[in-house]
Formats: sequence, structure tokens, C-alpha cells
Amino acid sequence: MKLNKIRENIYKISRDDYPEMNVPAFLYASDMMIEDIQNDQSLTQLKNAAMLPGIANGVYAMPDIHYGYGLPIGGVLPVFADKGVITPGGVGFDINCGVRLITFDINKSELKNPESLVKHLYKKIPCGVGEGGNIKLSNKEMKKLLQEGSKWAVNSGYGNESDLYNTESFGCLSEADPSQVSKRAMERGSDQCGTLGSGNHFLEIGSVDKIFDKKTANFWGLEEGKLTLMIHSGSRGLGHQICTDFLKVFERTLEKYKISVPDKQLSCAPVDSDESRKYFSAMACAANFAWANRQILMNLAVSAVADYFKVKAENLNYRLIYDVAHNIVKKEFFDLKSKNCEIYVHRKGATRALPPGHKDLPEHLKKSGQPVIIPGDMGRYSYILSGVKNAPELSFNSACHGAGRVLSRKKAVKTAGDRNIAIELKDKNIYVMSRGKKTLKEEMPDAYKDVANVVDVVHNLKIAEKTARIKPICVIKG
DNA sequence: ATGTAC
Repeated sequence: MKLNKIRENIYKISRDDYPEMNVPAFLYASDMMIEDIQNDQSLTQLKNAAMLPGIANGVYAMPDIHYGYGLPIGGVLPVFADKGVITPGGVGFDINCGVRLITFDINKSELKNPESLVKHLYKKIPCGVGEGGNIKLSNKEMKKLLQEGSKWAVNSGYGNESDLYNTESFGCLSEADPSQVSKRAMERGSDQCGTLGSGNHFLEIGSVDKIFDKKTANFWGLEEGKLTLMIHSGSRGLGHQICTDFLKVFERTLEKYKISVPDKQLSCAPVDSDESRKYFSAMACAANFAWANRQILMNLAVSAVADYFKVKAENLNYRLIYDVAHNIVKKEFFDLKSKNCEIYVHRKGATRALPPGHKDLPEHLKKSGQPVIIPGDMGRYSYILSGVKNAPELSFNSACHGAGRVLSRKKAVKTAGDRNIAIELKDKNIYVMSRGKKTLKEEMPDAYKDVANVVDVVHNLKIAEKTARIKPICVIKG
């Protein structure tokens, strides 16, 4: 792909070089990352996305870009409500995959036996491919959950109402319509609320290891040396099934709306079409399911931590810093050429990052900007950043979402050979337990880029600025 | 990511 470097950390794929594009594509990455990025087909996917109709300004790729279904992971696709298209490939299979971060008023030094804590967590958190949990929902109750998201979880006894104010969109997309969710999707989801999943999903106890921005950290209640809980999970089989169901629908709509796409995986329909409305309503259900899921997982993990410290869960002082999605399409408003425009922003492996003062932030976060949670790998660290001033213009309020792989899962397993990743991590005082036999090899630290380099790109561009770094202590995986 | 194929 022909890339033009327009300034430090910004590369452009230009319409002068590829006239088939309707808008330019922008890649945010450092010089040293370019070679790896050029090695897969992700930039071709980005260029293909720029050929869709009705895009606002451009398409964008974050430094953790890699190959995905349709739009690359790490891609942002903003479209005008009145002339753009919705594409399920712009969201991906794991609808509202996202991350949540919690802090405890407990010092790292008080955690004397992390090996025991990881066992407590592993026992309490259902995880693994296809695994169900302890909550079985009737059809009626499922419908309620899909409409209400996090609020359903709070009303069902999982957490506090204040948690909603520390969740993106208050943990609910109001467009959710359960009648657009297939029976099969409902069935797959009905016993999976409160389950972690597998692959790169994880639940981790860590500690704040470094503060970059003291003011923002203080404001949010992040203190060096305190224990944290991070949860990375999504909408499980429900979201997967919804995506599968609608991909079939959208492949058939191309002819109907006379849209030509360079890649069937970018099948789409006008925003204002029956198909897009139905997809959006079903996608919103999956998003709400994922928020309820993480809300419940948080409560299960908090009770495991309480068990370990031999205190009652209600006496354990914890605080939800934020919960943010990184696979979603949302209706948002942006000032473009001094006109307020309704935009549907597809974020796929991209985290929303609202700058200070944004109207969608709750009052208590207006001053700091939105917390942007960026998980790394299980052997190094994760970051929390705050949305800053260049986010609207550079990326429609979006930042990176993680480290990004350097080795495919298959390659990682092969490279790991007969290494014992759990023992290697234990030597670094990180205690991991995993249900899947291959998971730890697939997810070993060497399979990922150093997230510090990824985060530095968005930090230097002033899309989101570094607030704190978190180091893992106990990790459970599916 | 995912009852890793309907």
C-alpha cells in the first residue's frame, strides 16, 4: 500500500494514488510499526472501507490495526446518517466487546497470597468457549435484559446505580429491540450472562504501578500501589449469532440498494433502510447484553476478592472507574464545517475517547475527559488514558483498543512449543489460570506488541493522554 | 471473538 507520511505518527492513503476511494484513509502509527502493519492485508481492508458511500471525512486506523472480517480491527468508519451505510463487518462478531476497570482501597502489599486469590477467582467466574453460568434467564427476563443493559443487572442486585454513571452510554443503547433478535441468538445468550468467554478475554487483578498524570489520576481515584480489577469480555454467543444472522441479510441487500462493495465482507445497506434499522436494534441488544455481562462479572469478582480477604462484599470498598466498548456502532453528533452532523460511528477494535467538556459525559467526568482503558498483554501492563482535545478531529473521538497481535494464534502456539507459560509468568510474580489448554500459548506476552508503543502514538497525537499504568498480578482466562 | 462446520 502506498502510504504518505503527512506528519509524525500520521500516514495517509490518498485518493490521488487510489481514485476508487471516496474519502482518504488515515493510519496513526509510528515509523517502526509500519513494516509489521504492511505485512498483513489490513491496509487493503481499510482502503476498501474508504470506497463505501456516505463516509464523513475519512476512515481511520489505530496503531493496533490488524486483519479482521471486513473492516480491519483498529478501524473507525464514520458515516453520515443521511447518506451513509451501516455494515455489520464494521462492528465485528463480538458486539460490544469492551473493558472495565475497578479500583480497590487495598494496597498491593496486603495481598499476601495471590496464588490463593487467583484460585478464588477461577472458581467463581464461569469461563471458556460455550460455557454457561449460574444465571439462567427466561425469555421474558432476557428481553428485559436486552432492553435495559447494565440497569437490568443493577436492579437484579449486581452493583450500584452509580455504576451506570461510570459506564459508556450508561450501559444501555435505547434503540435495542429484542424482537429483532433471532430465537437462536436468544437461546445461545440465555445462560451466558455473567460468563467471561475465551480467547483474549480475561479477568485480572493488578495494581497501579505508575502514574503519568497526577491530577487526572487523583480525580478518578487512581492511587499508586492500590489493587485494581480489569475485565475484558463481550456479548458471547448472543452477539456472535446476531452478527452471523445479519451478515446473511446484508449480503442480499447489495443488489436491492445498488451498492457495489470491493469485498463481500463489507456488505452494507443505507443507514435509513429497514435492514440497517433492524441490525442496529439487534446490535443494541447485544451491546446491552455485554454491559450487563461485565456488570455481573464485576460483582462475581468483587465477591471472590471479598472471600479471599474474609470480609463481606458490601464492606469491600471498590470503585468502578469506567466501562467502555471497543466493538460497536453508535449514533453521535459532530461539528463538521461548522455544521452539527448526525454520524454513525463504527468502532471495531477502537475505543471511544471523549474529550473534556463533551456533552455525552456525565457531570463528574466533564472536567477530566473520558477514561480510556487499553489492556495490554498478561505479562506486561495495561494503560488508562483520558480523552483529549484532538480526538474529535483526528478520529471521531476514538483511540486504540489494545496491544495488537504480532503472532497469529496458530503461530503463537507453534512458537511457544513446549514452554510452560504459567510457570514463566509465575517467575515474574504473575499468577494465571486458564480453562483452555492452548489459551495461554495463544495469549502469551510475546504474541502481542508492546502496548506502551501503541499507547504512545495516541498520546503523542493528543487523542488520549496517559493517566496511569497497571501491572497484572492474578489473571484468569477461558 | 465463536456450541472454531449446518
